[in-house]
Amino acid sequence: MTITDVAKHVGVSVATISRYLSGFTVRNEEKIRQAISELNYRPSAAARNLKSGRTGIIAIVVPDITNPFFASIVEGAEGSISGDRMILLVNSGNSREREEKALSQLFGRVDGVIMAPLTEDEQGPSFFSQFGLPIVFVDRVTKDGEKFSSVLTDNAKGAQIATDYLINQGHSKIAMIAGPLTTTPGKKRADGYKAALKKSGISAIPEYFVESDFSQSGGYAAMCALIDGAEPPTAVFVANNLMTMGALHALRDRGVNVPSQLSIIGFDDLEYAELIVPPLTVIARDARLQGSQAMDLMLKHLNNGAETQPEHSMVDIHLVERGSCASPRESQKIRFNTMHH
Amino acid sequence: MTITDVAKHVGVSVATISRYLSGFTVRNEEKIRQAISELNYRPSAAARNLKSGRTGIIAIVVPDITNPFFASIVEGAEGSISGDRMILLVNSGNSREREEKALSQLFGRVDGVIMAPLTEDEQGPSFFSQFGLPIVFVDRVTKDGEKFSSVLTDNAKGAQIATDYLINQGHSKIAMIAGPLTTTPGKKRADGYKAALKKSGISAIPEYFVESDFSQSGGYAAMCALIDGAEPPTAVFVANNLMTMGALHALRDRGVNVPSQLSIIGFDDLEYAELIVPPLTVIARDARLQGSQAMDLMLKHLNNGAETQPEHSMVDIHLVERGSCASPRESQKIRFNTMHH
DNA sequence: AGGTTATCTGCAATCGTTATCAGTAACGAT
DNA sequence: ATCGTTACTGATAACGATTGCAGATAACCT
Repeated sequence: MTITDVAKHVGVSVATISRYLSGFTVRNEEKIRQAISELNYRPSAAARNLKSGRTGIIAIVVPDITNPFFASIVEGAEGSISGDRMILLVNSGNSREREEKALSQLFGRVDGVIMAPLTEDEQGPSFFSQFGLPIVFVDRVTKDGEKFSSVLTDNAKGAQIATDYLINQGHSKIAMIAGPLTTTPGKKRADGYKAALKKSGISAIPEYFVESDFSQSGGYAAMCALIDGAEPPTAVFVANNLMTMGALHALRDRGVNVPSQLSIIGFDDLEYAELIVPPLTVIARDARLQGSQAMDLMLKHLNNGAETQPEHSMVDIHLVERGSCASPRESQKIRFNTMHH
Repeated sequence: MTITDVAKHVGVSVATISRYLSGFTVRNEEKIRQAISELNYRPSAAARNLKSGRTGIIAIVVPDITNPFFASIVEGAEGSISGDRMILLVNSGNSREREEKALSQLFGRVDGVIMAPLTEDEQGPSFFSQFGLPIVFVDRVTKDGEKFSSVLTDNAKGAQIATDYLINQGHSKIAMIAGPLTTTPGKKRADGYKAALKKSGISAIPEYFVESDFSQSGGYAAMCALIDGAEPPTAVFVANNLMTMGALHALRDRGVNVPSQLSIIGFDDLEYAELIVPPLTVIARDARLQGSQAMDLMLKHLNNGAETQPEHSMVDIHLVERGSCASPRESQKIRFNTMHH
């Protein structure tokens, strides 16, 4: 079932079949069509790739596909993919080792890479650009990120909005459960939190700043540490959706009431944020849009060739006010550990 | 930067370089290593594919990657993938058209296909087996599914457990929000529900059976229809996680209290099921396990060749009892529509 | 019919790698 | 010194498609 078989079957040369397949007008069109369906012929993608140097495949590298945020990014990218291109998903599972191994295998299999790198200090991207593979960053960048196209959000601004919101409600004991400071969002959101405190003249207490790992279990542990501290905070800003979920689990297990005893605001919305009680207040942005913009940028690079200038896009970020924050009250002075069940 | 360049640079034949790359001992090992890193040489995946006929890529086709259930399946499959193979994700977005188009492009790009087909009556699978591509079904099968390996759950049993649970609590006005009956899970779960009712001598009322589409908005609409009916049910079994979420939104918007006014039980667990109030009771199974088993089966097929017999695996399904179900009470007789806000 | 274009066709080279096969060098044993 | 064995090497033919080139066929015009 190769092009040669079809050619023999019809009685023409392979070149003619090839030309028919690429849309040129040929004499025995009807006979060729018949032969193809009769022999169940499918052109070999491998041979085409070798000849053309293009694969029609775009890789998307994400840290964790079970995080709805990244799933939405993938969905958004899928949505604005063009023509007959496909997506190769690489899920590093938050493992640097797996990410690197996968990246090294990508070369030659894909035409471009859309990625949310695990940390800022990796050489993967320059590795690719060395070989002329276009890269687009989503959500996160590496330290040489300016040289490549990217679709980001203003993480620092989002964190400031969140922190200001808590401050305006009268809080001063405001803690943060941060992500890894080696990642773009981890770092910037921490910066935004600190900047907001400073601007309002609130001194940052080290005990109120817990660096965690963007995972649900990490958020759980971090929240436990905070409420077990000598002087628990009255409000907590959590730096991502998974940690927020973990933190909420911790509060539930410890019997801490939200928002009367503790206010909580998350980063990145969740489909079910309205269903939990009280409905969760968050800083949100459109993940799907980020994905589709990243894909658009990638297609631009692919179509315009290697000379295309890198573009940097920002998607809007805003507060979604629901019910998980309230002004601090006397009742919060009750020590949390008296409420353990 | 081809193997020929490296050969020239070292002063040996391409065959030697190729042998070095495949792990044979060669004389100028050190010089070759140097040349490779100096020239930044990477073997061309395309050429290798063409020569070997294998791509090292396994496709996973799912209806909706933003559904946490499918995201977990992908994660599970990723986890037990072997060696240097990679995953090509196809997200059909519940569109039959996109699924078919993607499938037709898969041939020649991948060594095998793990898929959760959109509907039971499609010819995609036989299409592949025609070309000798191994297939493994996850979660769903097509009508000729017995001929291919699969990893499923006993959907009917799960639905029966759910329905029996409601019956045992004293309910008799038990509604179901079902998925599309053209899908495996949609059909089987509906069957299980009906079988359970019959076994207990409860006659199935058409108004209590709403066929929907496995989406959140579908669940919302279906629940609205149920509670707006002449005689609303006292308990509802919802056939999947997304519809359950939609149904809960509807109940919240209408001010219907769970479980005092209405009991609800879902199919497939949600990470946040414990966080909503009351915590959601569900029928659950291990999605990650389903994914990893599917990948294991695929690898078996890939390693043992085309003669491998299809295997059918079932993963356990069970009730996770939380707080969203209770026995019916008098208060439920209050007409729901008096409670609109 | 003859001449001139306009279309279409087949040959063969090419993409980068691996497999085959014949061949050479090194070495110890006789 | 010869032979046999082992260990490596190089030339070359695939894998299946695309494409430039030159030649063949058809179409058109006078």
